[in-house]
Amino acid sequence: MAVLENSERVIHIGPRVRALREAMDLSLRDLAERSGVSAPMLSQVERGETSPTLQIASRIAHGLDLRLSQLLRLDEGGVVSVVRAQDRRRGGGGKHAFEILTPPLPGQRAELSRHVLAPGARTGEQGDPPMHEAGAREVALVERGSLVLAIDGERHTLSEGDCVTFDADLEHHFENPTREEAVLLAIVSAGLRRS
Amino acid sequence: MAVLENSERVIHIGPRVRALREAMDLSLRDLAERSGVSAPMLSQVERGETSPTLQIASRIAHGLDLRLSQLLRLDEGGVVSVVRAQDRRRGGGGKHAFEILTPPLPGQRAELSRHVLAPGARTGEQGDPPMHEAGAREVALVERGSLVLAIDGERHTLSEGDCVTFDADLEHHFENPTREEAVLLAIVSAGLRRS
DNA sequence: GCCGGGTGTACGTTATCACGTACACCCGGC
DNA sequence: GCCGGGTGTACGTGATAACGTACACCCGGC
Repeated sequence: MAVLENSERVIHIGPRVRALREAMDLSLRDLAERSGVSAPMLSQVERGETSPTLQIASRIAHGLDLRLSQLLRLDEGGVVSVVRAQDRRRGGGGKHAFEILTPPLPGQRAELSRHVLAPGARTGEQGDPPMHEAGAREVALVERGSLVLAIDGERHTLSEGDCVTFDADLEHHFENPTREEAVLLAIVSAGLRRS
Repeated sequence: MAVLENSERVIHIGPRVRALREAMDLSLRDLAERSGVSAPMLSQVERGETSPTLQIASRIAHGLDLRLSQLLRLDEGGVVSVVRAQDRRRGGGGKHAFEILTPPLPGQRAELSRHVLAPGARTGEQGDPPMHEAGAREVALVERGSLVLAIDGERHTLSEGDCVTFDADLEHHFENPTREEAVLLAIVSAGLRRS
């Protein structure tokens, strides 16, 4: 699988901007009015003669009905990465076992993990993944059984199939108060990477 | 004349950069060396005193092991939101049924959906959710059965438990070439919406 | 107290971004 | 031929981004 490049690749959104502009059937002056960026500037950017400021680039993107991150992504190419079932990173053990399903690439936007909680078990014990950074957001799906989410002083009872969304930097853990094993899928997005 | 106010949203990657840098336990000079951007410049960017060039912003992003488009993604806070199993938004039908498990909130960072494909079925047919916007990223987990992911001219065979990550704005669909029903969990992160 | 070694920030200079104006060019009408 | 009205680009100026240096600050050692 392709590995993310770490090199200082020069960005050249110019051709992309030109293609998008022409696809929308806009002249430089049309886009200038839509974006609030002067036509000569647009021309220079399209030809790669200058590297626009984030402010300017953002205005250009908006003039093309895009967000800047979208415009940039178009030039960053795609990566397809497969993690086979047997290649999962495993952890925990005992009453709480978990597997991380997404690849350990830097810049990974969402980490998907699968947790198996024995009766009476809870997450957040020793050996579990560390608490998430500020700004992270978590989505959890109860795949089997029933669970309790304790978060920020509140307790939410979740049944099989229920899905919950919350800020992952709040103090939280899951408990399995039942006599049956419970399985939980957790998605943490905006995972910040420690060095 | 009067500048259009359609793009008056100011980019403020400063706090984000600072948070990421501190999360990686880097000093300004550390990041300066990793990114090739001078420390004083980094300081100014973090404090929002200047709007960096795309070149500079890209170098900063790379110093943080991110792509620029990832760095630019903006996030909004949120609350705890539970979607009960019986409250899911359903769609599709016939050979391909799906449910969206996450709540339809603005600022939702990751959308989780569950797809059931009958033998011979494929996603991307009429009635399916629309193609994802540029910049979206998708994580898919084969919950049951076996599938083929066709993306960008390539075909990847996925078995039960396999997990795949890719850019969701690439042309893609899933097929079920087997004689058994297959179940797929899909997570689309960074679903950006037009303003 | 006095130091190094670390942090982040203010200063002054150079490079260049971004603007407005003006230009060269290509077409259809007349 | 000569025009407008349209395109995209070169020019010169003011603004500012980006740099290197130097500063003020906080700590742990001694």
